[in-house]
Amino acid sequence: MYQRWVDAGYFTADAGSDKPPFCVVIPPPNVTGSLHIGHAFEHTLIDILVRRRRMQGYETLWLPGMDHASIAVHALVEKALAAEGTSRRELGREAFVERTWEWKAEHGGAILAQMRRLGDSVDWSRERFTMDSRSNRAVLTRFTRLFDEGLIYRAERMVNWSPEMRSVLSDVEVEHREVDGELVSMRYGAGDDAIVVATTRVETMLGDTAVAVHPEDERYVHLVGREIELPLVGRMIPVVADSGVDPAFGTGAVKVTPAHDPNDFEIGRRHGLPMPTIMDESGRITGTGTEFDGMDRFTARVKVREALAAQGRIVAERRPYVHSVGHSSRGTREPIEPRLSLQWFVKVEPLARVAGDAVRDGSVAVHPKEMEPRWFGWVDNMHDWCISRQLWWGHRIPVWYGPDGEVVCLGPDEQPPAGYTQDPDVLDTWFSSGLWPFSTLGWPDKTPDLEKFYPTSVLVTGYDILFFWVARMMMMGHYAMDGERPFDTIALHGMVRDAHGKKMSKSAGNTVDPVAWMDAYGTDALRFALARGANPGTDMPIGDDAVLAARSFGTKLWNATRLALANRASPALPLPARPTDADAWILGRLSQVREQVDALLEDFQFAKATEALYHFTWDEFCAWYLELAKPQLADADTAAGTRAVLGHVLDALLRLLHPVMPFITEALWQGLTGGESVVVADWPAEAGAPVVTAATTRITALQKLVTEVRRFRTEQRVPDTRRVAARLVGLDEAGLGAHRAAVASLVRLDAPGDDFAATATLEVALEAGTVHVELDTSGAIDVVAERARLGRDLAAAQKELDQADKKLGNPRFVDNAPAHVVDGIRERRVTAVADFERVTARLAALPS
RNA sequence: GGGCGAUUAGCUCAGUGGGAGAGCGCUUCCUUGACACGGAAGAGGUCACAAGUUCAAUCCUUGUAUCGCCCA
Repeated sequence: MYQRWVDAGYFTADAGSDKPPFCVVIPPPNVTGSLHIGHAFEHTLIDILVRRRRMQGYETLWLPGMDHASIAVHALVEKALAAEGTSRRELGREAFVERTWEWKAEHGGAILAQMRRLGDSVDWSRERFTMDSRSNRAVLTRFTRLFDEGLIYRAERMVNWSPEMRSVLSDVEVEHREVDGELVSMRYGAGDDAIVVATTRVETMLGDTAVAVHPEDERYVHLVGREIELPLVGRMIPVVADSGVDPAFGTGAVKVTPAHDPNDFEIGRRHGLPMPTIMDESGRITGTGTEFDGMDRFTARVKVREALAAQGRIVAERRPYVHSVGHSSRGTREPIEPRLSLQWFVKVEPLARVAGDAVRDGSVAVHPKEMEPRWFGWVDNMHDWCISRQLWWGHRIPVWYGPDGEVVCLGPDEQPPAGYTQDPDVLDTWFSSGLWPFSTLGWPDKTPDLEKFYPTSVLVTGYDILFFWVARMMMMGHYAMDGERPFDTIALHGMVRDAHGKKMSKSAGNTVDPVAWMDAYGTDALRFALARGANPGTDMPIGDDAVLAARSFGTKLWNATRLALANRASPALPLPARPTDADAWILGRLSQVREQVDALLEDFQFAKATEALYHFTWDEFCAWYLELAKPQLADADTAAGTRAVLGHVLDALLRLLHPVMPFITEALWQGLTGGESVVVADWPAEAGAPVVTAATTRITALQKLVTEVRRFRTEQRVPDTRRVAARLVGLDEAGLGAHRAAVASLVRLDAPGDDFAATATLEVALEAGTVHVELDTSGAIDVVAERARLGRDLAAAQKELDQADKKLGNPRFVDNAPAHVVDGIRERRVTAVADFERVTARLAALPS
């Protein structure tokens, strides 16, 4: 079915079309990835938006593609190389990159097939990759302009270093986690000059160039300006006064390692301290001239502590000492090392300001609005963005160095002068994904796609990716496209959680496989379950009971359509000139639900829209209309009209459900209508069917009557299957004269015969009158059960009465509350009194 | 430590200044001619706690407790 949609070209966008555009670019999944539940969730939401717009007549483009995921791929390929006993450095740059392309061709993009399975209506003819040649053109163009305008610079800064990758990471790629470490207090200097400092990274003491204290700390005032001896190394280091030191923390004195700690770096700068680097790029101690050189940082941590202990310099040790440590969130998960390093940066301030202003002035909407503070909090306090990576898989930095220190930045199609060498680093993956909304449409060239589809319509993504990706696109988009926003709306969804609302993680073992769910319950069930839980911006718990329930819904829809088809229902038939109450009611409800669903989907309220369709389908269409339709179909006067109404409602319903459950609706819709495909059917528009209030009132009364009779039957233990002779008195007066057959059908009542003898009567108070249902249950009724039933009714009436009396007895309520509220309570009181009296009379009439 | 959010039925979550809702689960009954992935009828909640505003608070304000997320 999916392939037929693709072959028919339903998903292929036409840039030359004069229809209004609707464009979504996919949040490109990593080329290394396969479909996880988060993708399934996100893709379901996007596909709902896209399919609806397509049906609404928009020229719709959902552009697919993947991200080259620089670090993740490195981690994978390097692991494979390690297994072969080699490494990327042994292989060399060119061979490594070649090898990686091979890996991509062979193993990359597993997710693409799974996207087909999920039914994603993407335009495969426009599939892109963040490292394809056109992306590269965009990257070079963008980089060059930023460079020329001074927004890209190279500087030695304190960066987040990943020793395993031997590369820098940006701030957002570091996640802080609480770990059990140690806090070691040690004494520097001797005698009166002794000073105690504490650290969780003892090995860094080898790079200390000062001890800092607060300027007003009386304990250390005499030491400021003096020099003390750094143990093990034997260097003399100054004691400096710095107001950044918290005198209340620890001993009030801190060791200063300017090249390996962000705070210490600042102190070092303020005091002009030397900044020796004591760790190489793989995290080994180097250049200290001590026995520790060559040791791994973690080994050195132990050895240095032992050496200090041997000298009696360890004053205290706390272990475990829980503190927060930055870890790589990319590939390797190891602790990152702050390190002074020469890197390329983007000066984000002017770009971030525009990104913030775009939301502030409303040109880009953040949905849900509650997420805005999160956005502002980030873009208004953004640090410069470190974009260089000491990796090989990625877009290489287009900066060339001349033999005499010249630096040139080259755009696409430009050649470096002879003898120049290119910067070895590649760009952060997010640099190219930041260009995604327009590089995919052909930028920097002025293409028809760009003309037609930019700015894109909606960006659907998780709130967790706001800073990584959305912020980059906003900065790059406004900048590259001369101030034009990359998209109109940012629609944020939450994270998929397990059935108990817990975060999914491999270590917790509570992850779920969407593919397994598709196998077990079907794609539509998975999509329906995901959509049904999708409240804007909030996390969504899901377990297999939810998917199971969704499958049941699909089965229900299937069976309902089967019933309709068996009765030759068709939307091609003309609607009846004189619809029955049931016809008018269901058409009116359809019209209301359609309007509601439309409004909800415009507002990205997937859960509520899906829920509305679920309840309309199950609790109204199936539970009531289909049952009411059965006697109508059996009646020659109403049969034709009923077939038409059934056909119309089902046709509209299937179209409304199609974006959520594309496959089952396609099968059913084609069967019902004989149409080409629901994919390209018109989205249900405002139906002509007016809401007929009188019909609705009568159907509501009918439902109440039926429910009351069923309740009585249940309490009296009359099996549903058993037909009971009954006389309905007062049906005409209650406005239900036309529904005698319907009531009889719904509660399995037979017309009273000659030997009819009522053994029980129940009264059902309806808006227009009270119906007396006289039943021949062939025997004495269960008085105890009946008394209990009436007793509950009485209690309910009593409670209602008490509440009303309490309010109405309060003059301040009567005087101050709005008239309609007071009137409402008065009406409720009248009803309660009537109910109370009626039930009391019934109770009194029961045999004892 | 800072910021944001949450606390409603057994579980997971909607919701509203004036009669407490859904799905799943649970109880009882029913294989009836769309459907047992079904039908019918039910049980179940002092809407975290405490003060305040209001004629009226689950909803607004403040505080407390607990939990979660983001940032440092």
